[in-house]
Amino acid sequence: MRIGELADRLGITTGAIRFYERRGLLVSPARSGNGYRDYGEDCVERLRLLVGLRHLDLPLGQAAQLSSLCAEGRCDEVSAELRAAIANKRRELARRMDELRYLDRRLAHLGGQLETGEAPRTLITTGKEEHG
Amino acid sequence: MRIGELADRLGITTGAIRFYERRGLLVSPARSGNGYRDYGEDCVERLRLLVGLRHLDLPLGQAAQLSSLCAEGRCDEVSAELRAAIANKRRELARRMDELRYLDRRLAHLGGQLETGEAPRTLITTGKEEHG
DNA sequence: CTTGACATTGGAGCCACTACAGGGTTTAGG
DNA sequence: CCTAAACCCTGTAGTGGCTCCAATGTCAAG
Repeated sequence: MRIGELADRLGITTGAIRFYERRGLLVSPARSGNGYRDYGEDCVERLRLLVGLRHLDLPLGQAAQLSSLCAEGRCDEVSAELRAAIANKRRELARRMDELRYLDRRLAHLGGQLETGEAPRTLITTGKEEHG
Repeated sequence: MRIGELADRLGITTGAIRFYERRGLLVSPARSGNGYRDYGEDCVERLRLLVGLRHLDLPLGQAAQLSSLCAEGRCDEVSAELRAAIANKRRELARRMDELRYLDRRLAHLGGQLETGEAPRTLITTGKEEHG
């Protein structure tokens, strides 16, 4: 498949894919006669892992290393540093859930109206502070 | 309180706070005689909302607008655009949960080692893929 | 009166893209 | 065959949101 299709299937841009490649994080794909990049099905799964790790905000380099090793079934070679990073990200995500609950309370009426698309009416009376 | 304490209580850096201020997203705080920024208790809650919205990856400008309006109890003035943005972010977060479950499967055995903090066996190769 | 932790400013640097310029290729329709 | 749109290529510049740094000031403790 060509780069556009790959990008679509992953929900990222062609620019991002080329950027990863320039950085040497992706194996350069074959080129068809016209010079277009030509990807196989396996690239989808491999990149999906990378994309997922990036959504956890793992730094690009680490995400790429990890997804590359995993794609080759060589997870035993993943460094302690990398494994620690993941463990951290998982805890961070848990913390974010809590934070989201806090936001839920503060944005409760906004949120409700968001679902229905109605105009807001209620006032919040917390932390009233006038500037000046 | 001074900027360092405020930053600590929010889990962000003093640099971030000054950056927000330079951008005009925060009301400039009073200064004590020595020129140090001097914040009141109310700033903590107000900024906590901003920080939370940023963790949802709401663009800084929107996060600031929203938290500022909410802090003043003027949620009725929140624009439709902004409300749509939040609704989107909430859905996005739900999608990320799904993605996390996918990652869970792919990283399952890594996860096991993460808990125990076991040592890796080999060095990582430079990501060159080879099937042979 | 020095040491160290904190504060100030302005500016440079960084990460991960994103947008754009200036081109080439493919494909659908006329 | 011609054209237009939709795709692709390379390279470079720009962006958002900080982060780090230098040079300097302030203040409490020893």
